Amino acid sequence: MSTTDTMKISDVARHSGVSVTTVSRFLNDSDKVKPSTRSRIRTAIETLGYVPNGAARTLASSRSHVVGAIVPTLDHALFARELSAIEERLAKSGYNLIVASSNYDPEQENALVRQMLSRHVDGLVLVGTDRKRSSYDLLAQRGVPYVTTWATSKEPAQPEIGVDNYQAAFDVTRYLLSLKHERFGLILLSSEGNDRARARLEGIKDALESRGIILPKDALIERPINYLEGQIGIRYLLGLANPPTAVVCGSDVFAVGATLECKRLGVAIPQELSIVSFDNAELAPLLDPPLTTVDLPVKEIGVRAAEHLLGTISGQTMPIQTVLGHQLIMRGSAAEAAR
Amino acid sequence: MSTTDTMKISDVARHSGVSVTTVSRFLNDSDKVKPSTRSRIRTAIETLGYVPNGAARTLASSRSHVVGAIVPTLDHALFARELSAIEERLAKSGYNLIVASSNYDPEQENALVRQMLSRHVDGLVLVGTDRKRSSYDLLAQRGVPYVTTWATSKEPAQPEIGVDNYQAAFDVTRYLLSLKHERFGLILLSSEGNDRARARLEGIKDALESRGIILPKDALIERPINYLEGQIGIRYLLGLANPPTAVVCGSDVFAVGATLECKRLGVAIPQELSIVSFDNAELAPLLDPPLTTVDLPVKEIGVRAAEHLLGTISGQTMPIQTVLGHQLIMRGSAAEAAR
DNA sequence: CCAAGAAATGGTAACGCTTCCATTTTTTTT
DNA sequence: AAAAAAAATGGAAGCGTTACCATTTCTTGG
Repeated sequence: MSTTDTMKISDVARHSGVSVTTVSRFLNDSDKVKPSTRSRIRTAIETLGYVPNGAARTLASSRSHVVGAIVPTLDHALFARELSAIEERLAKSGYNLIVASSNYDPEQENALVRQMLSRHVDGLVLVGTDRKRSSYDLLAQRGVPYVTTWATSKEPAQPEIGVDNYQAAFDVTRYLLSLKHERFGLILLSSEGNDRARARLEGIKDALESRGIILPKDALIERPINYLEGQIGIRYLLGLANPPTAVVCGSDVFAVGATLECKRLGVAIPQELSIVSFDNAELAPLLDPPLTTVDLPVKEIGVRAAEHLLGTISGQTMPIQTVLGHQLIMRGSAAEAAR
Repeated sequence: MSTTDTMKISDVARHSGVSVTTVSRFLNDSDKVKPSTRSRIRTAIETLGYVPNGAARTLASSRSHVVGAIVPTLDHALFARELSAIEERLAKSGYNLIVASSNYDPEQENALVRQMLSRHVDGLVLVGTDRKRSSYDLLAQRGVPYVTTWATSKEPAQPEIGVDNYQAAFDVTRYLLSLKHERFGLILLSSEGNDRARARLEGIKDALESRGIILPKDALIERPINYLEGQIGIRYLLGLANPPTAVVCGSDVFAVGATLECKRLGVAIPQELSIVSFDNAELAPLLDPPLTTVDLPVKEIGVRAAEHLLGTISGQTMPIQTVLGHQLIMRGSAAEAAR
């Protein structure tokens, strides 16, 4: 791998017989230079194989055209899809995305925020609102635009783009209640440091209480998110002295594991057990029975987050909160409670 | 969002009574400065809230501590997991990852390569070896270290880290052959511009031919990768005049869709139909029957790719090719052909 | 054809850091 | 305690752009 001497803007300038300034102008806002010179510069760039030096541009202009995203994990399809949407939208506007995962650790996230700032990102996408005060302080101090995604609060303290997790959970639980269920089981993500999970738990509990149902301690399990945990979880719930007739999963991932396990166990869904969850993953409609789940606009959250940042960067005033709609997709996994 | 005047290295220098040079030294290789001054500087940085300017560092040192990755899509769990592994490994060494997706378009990929170069990435991870000549040229001309992942060729022209797709496909097909299958169906990814898919198709065909079996034209379908296509694909194959008794899927994604559909159709796996595939996704063992599939070391590919780059960056000579092992995981979805 | 205004272009300090080389301070050796 | 060697530190020139302000060139109306 031999390094050819890298071309700089002055080379292009010389080669096309104009000043450095003009080339720079061409690079940034080409229609400020006369068409004839424009094409001369273009030719020079082509023949020299010139590629602008991003670092120098960033240093001089203090804009990097890079947006950062810090997610809890890259392994969860949910965040991968969100990032995908962000990246795609960003690319359309000539921005790049730099990603990092915090492994659900606020300390690590804080370090990453600092790192992103040092990289001079023009904007930052975060997940949820639960984080160290100092992370917010850093951001505010540097005046870097940022958005939090997924969670939405009653009184947003910073830009939020997400869904009403509480309401979604409330809704789906009411639905189950309307199906005459009385004994519930929950397989959720750990609510510690996870505002989305917490909001959902609240929503479920409140819905239950509205009918005077108190969730038994042992009917709530909080686990890391993967298929296996859904499987293990359902087995545990089914083994309870007084097993639930309806299970709410915090994610389709759990629900898939649970559904497959029920099939194996010979537990009929929805006749003997109703299962509902959140996400509306690609797999949801393909299950047998197809999964009743709350559709969450993953992609749209990503796109909106990107656009919020892009807007803010370009000086527009963007709304402090965007609550996107969720929708209960009734398929076959929930039915009237067996008597 | 108010921007506080951002601290620079000279502020830290002044505040701690040393020269700019010493602070820089501290930042880059702290044990070249005396412990006592070291702590003075540390204090200054803390109290001032100093965060180094990455662009300036990059410009001055021509090293960005950023690695780029260009994948066909971010939506496929496979690449998401690969990126996750890359990011994680990179983070350990203080590097960040900038990601972009080419949407399987060589043109777009070329533009992204150029973009990455302009961002002065210290290394680049690519997927597969099929790409525009000019993309390779750009890379070579700039002398930026890069690795291609997944594919491996007989005579690698550039660093490759991947698996032997041909052999893996050959193996799994032989396995099916040993089970006395004679009528095959394939649900693969489009092999155009996808060397992995192409190698697998070759492997399968060669294995079949070794037994004198020629794959009927209509038994091969190439589709974009998602669950639904697996479902549609299997329905199509089953509807053939002379339906296959064994189906090889290019990815567990197809296999999952196919398996679920068979269940729905009442086609017994593996009694009436054997299904095998590639990936060994998390879901594979949970299916009913559990999926027989070729385990591919996704995470390791990511880690190795990161380490290859890290090594090259630090001046080490790294192997031009790393072929990681695949392994046929025999579970329940393949059995002797029905007679 | 000239003046005035608009459009294009140029010169050159920053931007905040690293790096080369020089200098000072500390430690080790004799 | 002096000399030599090693360790620590400092000064200042870049790194490749952009952005400010100045200058030149082109248009256009009178």
